[in-house]
Amino acid sequence: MVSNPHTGRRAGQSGTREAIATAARQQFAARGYDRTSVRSIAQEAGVDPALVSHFHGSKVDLFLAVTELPFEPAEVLPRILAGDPDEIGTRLAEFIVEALEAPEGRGRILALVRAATSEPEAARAIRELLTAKVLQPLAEAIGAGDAQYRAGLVMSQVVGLTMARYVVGIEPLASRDPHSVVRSVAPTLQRYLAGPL
Amino acid sequence: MVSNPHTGRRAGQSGTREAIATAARQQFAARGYDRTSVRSIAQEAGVDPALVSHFHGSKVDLFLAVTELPFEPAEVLPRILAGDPDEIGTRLAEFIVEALEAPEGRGRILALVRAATSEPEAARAIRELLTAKVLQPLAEAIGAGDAQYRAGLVMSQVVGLTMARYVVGIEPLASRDPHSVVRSVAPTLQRYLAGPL
DNA sequence: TGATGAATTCTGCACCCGTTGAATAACAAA
DNA sequence: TTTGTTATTCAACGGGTGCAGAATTCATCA
Repeated sequence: MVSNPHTGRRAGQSGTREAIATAARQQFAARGYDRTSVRSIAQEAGVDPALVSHFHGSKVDLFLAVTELPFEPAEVLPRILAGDPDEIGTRLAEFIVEALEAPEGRGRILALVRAATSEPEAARAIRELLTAKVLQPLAEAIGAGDAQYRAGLVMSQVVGLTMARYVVGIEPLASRDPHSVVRSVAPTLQRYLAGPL
Repeated sequence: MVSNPHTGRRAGQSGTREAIATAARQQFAARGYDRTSVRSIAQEAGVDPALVSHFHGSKVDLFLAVTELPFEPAEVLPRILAGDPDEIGTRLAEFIVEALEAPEGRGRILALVRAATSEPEAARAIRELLTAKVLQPLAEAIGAGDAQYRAGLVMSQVVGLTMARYVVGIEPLASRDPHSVVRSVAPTLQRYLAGPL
């Protein structure tokens, strides 16, 4: 005799853990940390809210587990840094804008930006992630004494572009074709990386 | 006979309305829109939460009423635009960095940035405020055909600097002296305003 | 003086939040 | 087969949220 047909473990593999992570990524990116609730993540994953805690611990834990850069710096950076040194800014700008145009990349970046402005612990985690995986290697590649400072300036323009074009949606910057945005921003990055300050 | 000594109107002028507005500005800037509660605003103003609705309507209404630019564009822009055209970038950078270094200006700007990333209605309001009061005049002063686009690029670097230096706190950008930050950023603004794109 | 309106507090409603604990069912290992 | 581990649901707790309504007191003006 089955007393309750709803509770209890399902047969077979369910992939619930990943479903929760995917829904979490989606919602953190779309709404930001505060406006994403554990309950709504569970709903999108088609799952009971208690499973979120069960698999991923607290909400902050889940966020940190799910927060990743939209690319693998160790793969990408060498490709950008190699080749004509005068074109590094262009290659960097191209890569960034491409990443922002692809829905998945944009989502991840927006999640980072949104979280950094609301949840202090997230801001700390993001700062450390960026410093270790992007700014530090970038600075080493530049080699100059003030390389870390330069890397920070680069980051400031990248973040600002993200905000202005994709979050606030300032026109006509928001609807300009990607290529002309690259051309506009590339010299800035080039100067921050290798030009006079 | 007084039945309840706490309720009822106080004698004299209380300045409650302004106290609420001030506390709201403070908290929206420090914690962002979502993490600021009507109740905490009331507490900081030393006042009952119901007075917030009473004077300023809903929470969004209050935010919009309290949200202002940290300067008067009509006053400031002419001062920046006048003089040597090759130094506009420097004057603009100086003004921005100065505004960000002063606690009150920084607070207001942070409030704008934080709200823009969390509350969509605020993002819309901010976009319109910026467009009407800053970007439009700036574009007219530039005069070129793509002036609005140029103004957007300027805004992107300004916002990015705010995020990187004051919100996320990327080092050593965050602790560099204001003057050297001005020197680093000025050429970027200058090119966005008047240089080749 | 009397009447109207504004300022103030209290109470409470309806809802959402993150998290926990117990109960149940399937799987894995013995 | 028994035993323990894991996946799952349900129910609930304690707390926070924005906001509306009633009651009370002061101010203002006829």
